[in-house]
Amino acid sequence: MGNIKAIANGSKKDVILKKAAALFRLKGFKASSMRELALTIGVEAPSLYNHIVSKSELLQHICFSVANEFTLQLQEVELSKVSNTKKLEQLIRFHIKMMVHSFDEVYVANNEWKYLDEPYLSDFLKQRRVYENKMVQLVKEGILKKELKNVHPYVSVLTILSAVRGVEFWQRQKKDISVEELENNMVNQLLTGLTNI
Amino acid sequence: MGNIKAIANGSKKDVILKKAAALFRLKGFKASSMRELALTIGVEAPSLYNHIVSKSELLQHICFSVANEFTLQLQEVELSKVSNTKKLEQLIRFHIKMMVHSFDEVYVANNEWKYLDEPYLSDFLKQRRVYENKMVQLVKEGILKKELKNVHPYVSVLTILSAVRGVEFWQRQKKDISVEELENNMVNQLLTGLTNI
DNA sequence: CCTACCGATCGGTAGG
DNA sequence: CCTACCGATCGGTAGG
Repeated sequence: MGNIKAIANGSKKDVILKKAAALFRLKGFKASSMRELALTIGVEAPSLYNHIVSKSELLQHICFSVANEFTLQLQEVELSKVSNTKKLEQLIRFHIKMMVHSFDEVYVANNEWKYLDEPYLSDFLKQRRVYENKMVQLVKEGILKKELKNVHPYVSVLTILSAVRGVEFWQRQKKDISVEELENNMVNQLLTGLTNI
Repeated sequence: MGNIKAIANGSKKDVILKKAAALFRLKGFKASSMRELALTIGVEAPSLYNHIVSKSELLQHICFSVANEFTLQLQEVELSKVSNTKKLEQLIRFHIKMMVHSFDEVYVANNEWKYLDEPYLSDFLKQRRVYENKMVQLVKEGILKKELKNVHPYVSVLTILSAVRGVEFWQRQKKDISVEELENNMVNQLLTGLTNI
């Protein structure tokens, strides 16, 4: 009983966070009102503030929980004993899985971060820059090892990170293809290209 | 004199549209106020309405002028007598050029279209769907002609269209690489891949 | 958890 | 082009 209550108390904020991510994704942060959010949860707007501090707090929580998941995964990949090509493949697959399984949250982190207040905005951008730089390093090493072509590392990382965001559109439309097949196709195009040489 | 006045009159709305695109890109449509837009132009907010009908009209104008440019270019590419691979390459290069030379407008069309009112919203989405479908057709034909690998055409188009949006980030950061080099790198990765086989 | 309510800001209009 | 202003809506608080 005590346990259940504890879980229930703990999960009320989680419910708000989940619904907030869905609403922010659908309408955008600025166009989402707390009254509308309250409506989807089934309470009046002021009642939300028994569980949360502010609308901004919701955005902060969503953005940083996503950023932290990506950062953690990158650290894990960096430590694994595989080729740099394989590391990039693992990252691509992880990005796609995240887009599929935490669509609302990842979308919000990707598209609504600019509405973060300081100092969160700067922290978020810094964390993203570190992430990009580490990926650039993976590409640079891959080039040195002759695994990868002599590409511009930053442009290559940009291309990969943008391409995986395409899953945003797939999410909303076609489901005639499995996540596995989606991953394989995207990995193949990004790593080995589209043409028959 | 008459001419100059006519041009000045005609271009006042153009100035508003240009400043609106920049503001909407920076802050997002919903977070951009007409008072702020007026400030960047040097008039009071109500004065804007001597030149425009509404805030929505600005968004409509930006989104559809971008959409129409892309649609026109696609029609031109479809008619050209080159391989399907070359057609895709031309489209990729065009997308990148548009991102570079009309950054604010393309960004707004890509990210703020959801705030269009009906029936413009439906029209815009339909135009985008037609565009995607025609690109899918180019990929399908390329596969039949054995130019392209046996990929999932829709995923491939998704990957291309998302990847070129990566120029959004390049725009804001690094300028240590020319547009030409950026195009070449992106075209190469998308068409021939990143790895040495 | 609710009702009642606040100051701020919004897009846009009236009238000159 | 301006000043003055309107009704609607916002995030959030007070108080119970």
